[in-house]
Amino acid sequence: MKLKHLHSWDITPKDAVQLQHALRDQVIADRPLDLSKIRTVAGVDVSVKNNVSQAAVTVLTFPDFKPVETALAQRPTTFPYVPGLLSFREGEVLVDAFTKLKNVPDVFMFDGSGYLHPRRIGIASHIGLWLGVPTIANAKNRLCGAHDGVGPERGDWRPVTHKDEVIGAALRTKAGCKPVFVSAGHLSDLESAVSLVMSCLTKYRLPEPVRAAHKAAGVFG
DNA sequence: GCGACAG
DNA sequence: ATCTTGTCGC
Repeated sequence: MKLKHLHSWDITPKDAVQLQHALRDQVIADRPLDLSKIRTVAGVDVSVKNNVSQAAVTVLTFPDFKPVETALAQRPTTFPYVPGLLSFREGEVLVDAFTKLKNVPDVFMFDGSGYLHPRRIGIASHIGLWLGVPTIANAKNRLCGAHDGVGPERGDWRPVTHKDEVIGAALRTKAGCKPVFVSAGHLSDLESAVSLVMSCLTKYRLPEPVRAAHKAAGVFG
C-alpha cells in the first residue's frame, strides 16, 4: 500500500519530542468507526532480536478472523527505547512492512498506545498519519494516566484520565487477567476502539489481530 | 527531589 | 522487547 512520507526517521530523541508536538494537531481521535462496515482488520507488531527489528502486519477477515495476508520487514534496531517515543523506534521498519502490504484493511490495530500518550500521539496515532487509514491502539500496559479499579467481568472498563482529559480505557478482556489499555489511534475514537477490541476477542486476553501479528513477528524467516 | 514509564 | 520452568490461582 501507498504511505505518506511525513518526515525522516533519523532524528534524536530530543527532536522526536518536538516533532510529536508538530504532528499532534493532525491526529483525528474523535471520529466514530462504523463497525458494521468493517470486513478486514490488521494487527501490527514488532519484535526485536539481536538488534534487529522485525515488523509484522497481519490482515484478518472480520468478524471471523480468517488470515488474508501477512507482510514482514526487517531492519537493524537503532533508536533506543524511550517511554513516549516508541513510534520512532518501530516506525521505520513498520513503514517498510506496510509498503509491502497488498490488501489494505479497513482498520489497523496496534500493539501499543495511541491517544493514550503524554502528548496524545502514541505509535497508533503517529503511524496512522502515515497510513491515512483508521487505526486503534491496544496496549498491554499503561503508559500514562490513571484509572479506578476495573470490574472483574470481560467487558468491564474504566476511563483512563490524564490532566483532566479522558485519553483511553482500561478494559477487562478476560476474567482473571489484567486489563488492556485501549485508545483511539487516528481517524477513530475511543468508543469505537473499545467496541472493536471487544469484537476481536476469542478465548485470550489479547484481541486476535494483535495475537496474529505478534506470532508472525516472533518467527524470523 | 522522587516515582512512573507503551515495547 | 527479551531472558525462561514450573507453579499458583480464577
